[in-house]
Amino acid sequence: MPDSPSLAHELDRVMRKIDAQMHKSMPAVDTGRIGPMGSLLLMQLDAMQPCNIQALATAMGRDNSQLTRLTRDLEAKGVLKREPSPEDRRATLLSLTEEGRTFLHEAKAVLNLVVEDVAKDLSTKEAATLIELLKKL
Amino acid sequence: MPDSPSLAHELDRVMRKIDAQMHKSMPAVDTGRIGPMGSLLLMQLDAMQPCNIQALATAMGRDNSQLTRLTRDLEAKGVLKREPSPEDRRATLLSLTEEGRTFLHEAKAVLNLVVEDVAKDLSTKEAATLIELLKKL
DNA sequence: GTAAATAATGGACATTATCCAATACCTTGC
DNA sequence: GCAAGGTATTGGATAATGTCCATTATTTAC
Repeated sequence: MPDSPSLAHELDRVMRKIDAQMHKSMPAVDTGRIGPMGSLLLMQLDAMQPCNIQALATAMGRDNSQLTRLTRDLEAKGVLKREPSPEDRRATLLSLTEEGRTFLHEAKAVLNLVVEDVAKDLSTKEAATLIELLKKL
Repeated sequence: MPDSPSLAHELDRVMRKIDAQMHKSMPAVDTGRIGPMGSLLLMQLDAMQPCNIQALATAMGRDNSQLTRLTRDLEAKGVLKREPSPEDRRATLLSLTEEGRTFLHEAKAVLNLVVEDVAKDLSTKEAATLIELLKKL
């Protein structure tokens, strides 16, 4: 095994770089104050919807109660809908609203630009390899 | 370019996975309540010492005032030393104490285990490739 | 020497994370 | 059907981390 901590450090560094860039770029889109965490959640939801909070929290590696509050806020902001699941009435089913999809569309465009800029020194093939490797972790 | 957001998501996912594991594993070492952020800082400092707060903050992509407070706490906990720089009396020079080095030694061992576990599905070569690619970002 | 730039700090606040207890509901075994 | 135990969500409380801005003490450039 090569130097393991350096893997962790590189990951952290890259994440923070993307974070910082997003922080600068999002205000253009983020008029409704969705916030970085909210954006992340919506993107994840987009890939899983409809799903309950539990599933989303697990997929994002976050705490349930954190997502409860966050989804409540996001519902108030009109980007997602929460409704009791017909199958399991304990669960609340989440889905994007039209407004949420519109926001996502713009947010993803920004993320694309940021990530492409961060990854500008990688060839197409290298970028693909990187994603492949990360998926194995 | 392949799907850029997926790169960001994979990075986030992996980081959180490591984070969660560290969170479980650190208490064994972290008796002095250094915390994840403190550990990160000490590791970075280990690679740069002696250096001032500014340099460290830049390298870690964090806010100055954040590191000011954090280093003050860490000094109180005895793992690092802060002293006015002789060259530039505005700057405070940071360096690890013996106690800090001891802590680091253990912390790195834990991080090693965690990262190696997370990366267990990667061959040695793949792991090296992954680090190489990340360094390009 | 004066003016701009820089390093650190402290105040104030926002966001995100963690843990736990309570509630409502589901499911299983009987 | 009913009790026992498990699951999904929620709310409370608190900690950790991040952001922004003004101030102070220096240094550097002119």
